[in-house]
Amino acid sequence: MAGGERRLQILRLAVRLFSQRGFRGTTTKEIALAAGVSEAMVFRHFATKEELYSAILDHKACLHDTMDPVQVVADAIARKDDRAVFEGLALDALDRHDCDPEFHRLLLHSALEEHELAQMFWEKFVTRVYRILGAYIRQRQRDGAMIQIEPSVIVRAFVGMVIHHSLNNNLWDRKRTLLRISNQAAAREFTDILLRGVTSTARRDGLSKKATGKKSRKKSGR
Amino acid sequence: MAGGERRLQILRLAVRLFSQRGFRGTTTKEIALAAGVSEAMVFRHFATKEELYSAILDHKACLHDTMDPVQVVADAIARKDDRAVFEGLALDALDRHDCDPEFHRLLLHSALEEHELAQMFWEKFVTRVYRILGAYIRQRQRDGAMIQIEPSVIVRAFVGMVIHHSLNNNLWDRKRTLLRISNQAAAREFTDILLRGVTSTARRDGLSKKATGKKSRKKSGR
DNA sequence: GCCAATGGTAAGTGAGTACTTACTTCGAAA
DNA sequence: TTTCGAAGTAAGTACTCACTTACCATTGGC
Repeated sequence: MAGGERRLQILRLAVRLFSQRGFRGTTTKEIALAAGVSEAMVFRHFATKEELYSAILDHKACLHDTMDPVQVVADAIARKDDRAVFEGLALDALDRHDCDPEFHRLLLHSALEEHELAQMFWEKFVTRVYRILGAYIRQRQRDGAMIQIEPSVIVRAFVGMVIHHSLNNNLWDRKRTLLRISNQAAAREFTDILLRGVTSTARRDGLSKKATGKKSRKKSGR
Repeated sequence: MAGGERRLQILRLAVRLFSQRGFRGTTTKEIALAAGVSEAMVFRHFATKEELYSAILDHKACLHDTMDPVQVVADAIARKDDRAVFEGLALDALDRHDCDPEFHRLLLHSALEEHELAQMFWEKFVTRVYRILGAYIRQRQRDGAMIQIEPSVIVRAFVGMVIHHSLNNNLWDRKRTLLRISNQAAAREFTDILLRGVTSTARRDGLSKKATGKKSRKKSGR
């Protein structure tokens, strides 16, 4: 097998094992065994275990850089389409977590172990969402479309619903005994709740009608 | 030092270290050193490292059994005081996490490491909240006081806001750069958002007035 | 045929790791 | 005063850890 291939293969297996058992909980021997090579091969491609971890970080970071969640809803923001903004962000996050649950676990492990991946993710990604979504909410409040709640609180509430839902689905309740719902439906419901919760009363009727229309469709769908 | 005391002391230090570094990431030597005794003493009180972990589990479980979050809001449920129910639960959870952040970390570590503590906590605690709060919401929907959204979704949304806020505060953003807010205020805001989001329009006006009243008070307070 | 580069391994190394053994200290009951 | 058990330790044991060394096998260019 060519060098580049092997390197990538080791990396992939390392991601899986690190995400399952954490950095300290995974041995280089296990990684080598999983990749079907000797331990020495792991150290030919990555000088230290730590460097292997950094390589994962870079690999994942560049993957996730290309898919910017804020850009997904950029035009919804421009159109001031509240529903599209929040539902779009939620669905993007939920889908991303679903198709790459390893990354979510890796992040949690690194946060608990206080590795740099966690801090980097926080600074590059989370603060960005808070900044941009916060600014959007502030604008909508000036428009008189949203009630006067500290925008960061609204962001936290919404991000909380979404992330906690993902956390439940792929950490605590993988069999989804407590709540089985599609990502589309979850994104829609969370958005419904949030927007009803923060949209100002003047515009409420319009939203209510819209929501009611959706609701009846939804009910027939179940 | 008497046997019982020392045992408890070792246990406490073990909790701290396990919550910081995880089960695999903590050595028995470190625990012994932190407790100011030799490693052999740790193994006199706890036959294996695993048993030490189980002892923590029991210790924490019995501590948290005595403080039942559902009982905290039992009479609010009986009175059908939505605000008191949700705000009470939120405040209870936030305060509990604040005064015992180690437990939250321990839980996360054990969930990631798939230790039994996580499953036990889930079954004894989380499912209970979903069951009872879900039943309450269902009742309020029958009363015509809440709109027809799957109760589990509402519970997840609310629990999400609260737990995610705690997670932020003592895992990701301990300096609270993104959002600095008291537990009381957080509980109130999250409850505001949720109740506005799920309370049916017929009763909305009453709530809106109440919320508006609160809001003006809040504003002057800032 | 030779050689260097590439892809690979078996068998180490020293520093931990959980856990044990053999021993000491010491306060109080007999 | 003796004795006995509980509190405590220093120095192990057997094993695993991250990481290294020394060596083998294939391959393509000269």
